[in-house]
Amino acid sequence: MSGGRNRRAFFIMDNTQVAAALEAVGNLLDLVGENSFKVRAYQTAARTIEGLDRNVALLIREGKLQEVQGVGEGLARKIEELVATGRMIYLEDLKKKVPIGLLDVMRIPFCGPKKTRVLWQELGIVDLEGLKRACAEGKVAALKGFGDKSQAKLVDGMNFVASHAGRFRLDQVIPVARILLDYVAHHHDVARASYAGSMRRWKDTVGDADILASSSDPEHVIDHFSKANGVRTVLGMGPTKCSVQLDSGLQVDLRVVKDDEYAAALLYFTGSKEHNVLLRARAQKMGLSINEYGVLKGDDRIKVASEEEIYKLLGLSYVPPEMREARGEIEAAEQGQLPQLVERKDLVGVFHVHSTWTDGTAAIADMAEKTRSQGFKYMGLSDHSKAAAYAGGMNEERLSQQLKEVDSLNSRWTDFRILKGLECDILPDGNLDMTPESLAQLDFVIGSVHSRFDMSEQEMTDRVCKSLNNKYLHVLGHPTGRLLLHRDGYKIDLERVLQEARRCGKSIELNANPNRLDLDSVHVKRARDLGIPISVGPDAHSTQGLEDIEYGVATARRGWLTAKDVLNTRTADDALAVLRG
DNA sequence: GCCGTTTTCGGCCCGACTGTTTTCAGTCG
Repeated sequence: MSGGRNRRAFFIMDNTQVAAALEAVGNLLDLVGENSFKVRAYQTAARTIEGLDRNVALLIREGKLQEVQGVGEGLARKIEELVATGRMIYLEDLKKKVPIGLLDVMRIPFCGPKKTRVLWQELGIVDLEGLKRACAEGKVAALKGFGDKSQAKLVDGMNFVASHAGRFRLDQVIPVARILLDYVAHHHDVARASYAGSMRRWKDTVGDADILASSSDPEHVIDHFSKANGVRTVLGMGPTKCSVQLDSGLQVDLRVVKDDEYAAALLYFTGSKEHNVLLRARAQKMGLSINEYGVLKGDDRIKVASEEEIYKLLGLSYVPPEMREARGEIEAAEQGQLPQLVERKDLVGVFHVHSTWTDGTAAIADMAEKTRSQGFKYMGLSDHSKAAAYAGGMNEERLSQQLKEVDSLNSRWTDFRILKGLECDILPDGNLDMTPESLAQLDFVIGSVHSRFDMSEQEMTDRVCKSLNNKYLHVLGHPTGRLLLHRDGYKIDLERVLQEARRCGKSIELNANPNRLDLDSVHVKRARDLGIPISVGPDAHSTQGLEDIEYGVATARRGWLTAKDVLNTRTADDALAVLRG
């Protein structure tokens, strides 16, 4: 029982949840028109805490909470209250004053706190439903400060939000699912347990989380699961299946089967549906049939202990879950041509790391130590250039100062190295945001688009292609600019960009930040087919952010990448040699 | 609300763009 208590404690004190509460306070304060610096204090603290690699509860116990940058007396008191009691009275009072549905309204692109406030106070709008109605009646366009275009933008924004409703990013799902899987797997009646569904395939966003377990006593296991910590509602519960909704709104489904059904069930529930359809068609041709309970030959059940055995029965080599998308993996498996997918342990170093010199929350030294502790041999530091003013981008002078710090840090280690880099803005005209002299002193340059997202496809593609011809640019960063569930990428002809990258001998980034996962796996595979080296980079803004690399590795695997396709499986010298062509 | 001191309160990241205005507020990155 004490194990359960610990788990509960851990669940409540999760840094993500503390951050979410602070973020909510910040947004609600923004809506009531509080001092914007106070608002920012909550928001930056939320961001910092989310990025900590130590648990807040632990920091409290050690009396070190106020050592966290941006957490003073006031915030510390509120955080301690939240961790100790699971509640923050200040937040609950705010929620009484401000309709909570307005936070959804504020998530619409181009609808910030000021506009939301006007909608609320002038039209009495308290949620998305009300806003939808007011737009339909033309009431929003008539408001002072709004107009036809503003109203149309809001409608577009609402449609975007609605089309992604009920979906979650991997980082919103995996950490929670890990705890739940652990909880289920350690039940004494459970023989085997695993993730299933799109989460097991590491799809970039998922609708729900699926867990499969085998047991001789399913009802016991299901009862245990329904009582897991963090469960808000039990949506459905039967003898073999239980669906629950967590406090975050995420739905988690548990299926429990007999152990001799486990392999077929795991295959079935992992999907994708399209992959399974192909498998079943293949089975049929071989006189077999596959369903979620097993493999049948006529009326006889064939004993299968693992997914591997099922693939073998079908004359296929084992297809890793990340590849099960009906993108040619069956044919490849038939011919024994499946790639040996890259793994986390193949990575030797990482490119694309930020620090407090711009918009990161940790010092270069801390980021480096963390990177080193993860077993990497080098860290490609790449803070922002000056055009990224919102991020505190560096001009040439500050960059030079930063490089001096890197030099002095590098004398610390013999087995580790910080590479000097920059995430340099690709300006609207396709030029880079720093002088050639400044760029020339760097080991590598990532070029990224951070402005003028509204260009036509032709203009944006020209812009990026021009930058690829710049000899100082080595890696194209987050090539589409998408933010998952928040914003589509800018319009760009990726095929032309990839062709140009190949022609210029440039590398493409697979940005591992779970908000981005940019490029997506389809284009990652295309880049690989073109022979373009791919840098799997964490785009880390905190020490915690360095762990996002696993999302990138998963996406790389979804894009069929082997170790040799990935730039940072090479030693620092070899990787830099590739970048220099 | 935090921070850094000039120990008691003032400053806190900013430039571009958009749609609305008729000189600018709001949003974004």
